[in-house]
Amino acid sequence: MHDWDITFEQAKQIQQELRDKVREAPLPGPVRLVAGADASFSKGSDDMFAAIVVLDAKTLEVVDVGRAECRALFPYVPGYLSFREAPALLQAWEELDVEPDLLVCDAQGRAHPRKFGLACHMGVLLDIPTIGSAKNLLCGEHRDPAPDKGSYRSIYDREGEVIGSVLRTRAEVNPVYVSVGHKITLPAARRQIMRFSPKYRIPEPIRHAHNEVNRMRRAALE
DNA sequence: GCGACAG
DNA sequence: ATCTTGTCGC
Repeated sequence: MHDWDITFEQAKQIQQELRDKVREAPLPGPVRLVAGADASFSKGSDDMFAAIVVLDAKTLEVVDVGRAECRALFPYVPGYLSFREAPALLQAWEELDVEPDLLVCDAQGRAHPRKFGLACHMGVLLDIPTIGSAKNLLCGEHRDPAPDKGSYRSIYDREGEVIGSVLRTRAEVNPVYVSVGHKITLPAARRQIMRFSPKYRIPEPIRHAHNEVNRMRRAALE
């Protein structure tokens, strides 16, 4: 595990070194427990609230929650989100009593300038399957998917390589940007995201994690 | 130099 | 990401 109190240049080097460890391969086994990760901050503060919420993949009921609160050591800079949020997310992961089969991150995976978004970073460090499911695009180009639930289009980088999918998790609403984090294929990632988005645009694991971190932050205001 | 830019 | 009330619509 590398340090987190680093410089901008060191962060870039770490991404370039770890990117080759990312494995885009079939899931090692069935997903029975799926986790969602998210972090929250107050307006001008670096006090960070992070949580990992674990759901039963079949019933989508919460079975465990890992929490962490600490000070972000890195600023938010597009392309370097993991250096701001991963420390707290990893700490929250350590608080879990169960072992999730998959982790869905509210960020990019391979759909990143250096093919190493937060989802990849978490996957490689924890050595588990991860998926990046973001609400906005960081980089790449794509055509808009049909308005139907489940429709999708590929996201391409400058070289024409597919780096992710724009997926319509709900009809008539904005899509989400899905990409491989680690130890999963893009088609499987899309399938899992659809499976965990039965009603809302945002996948259940992330939705729960988002609600949790906001509860934590509001409670901390006392 | 200009525009883009996860959370 | 966060700041913020009501409001339009299924």
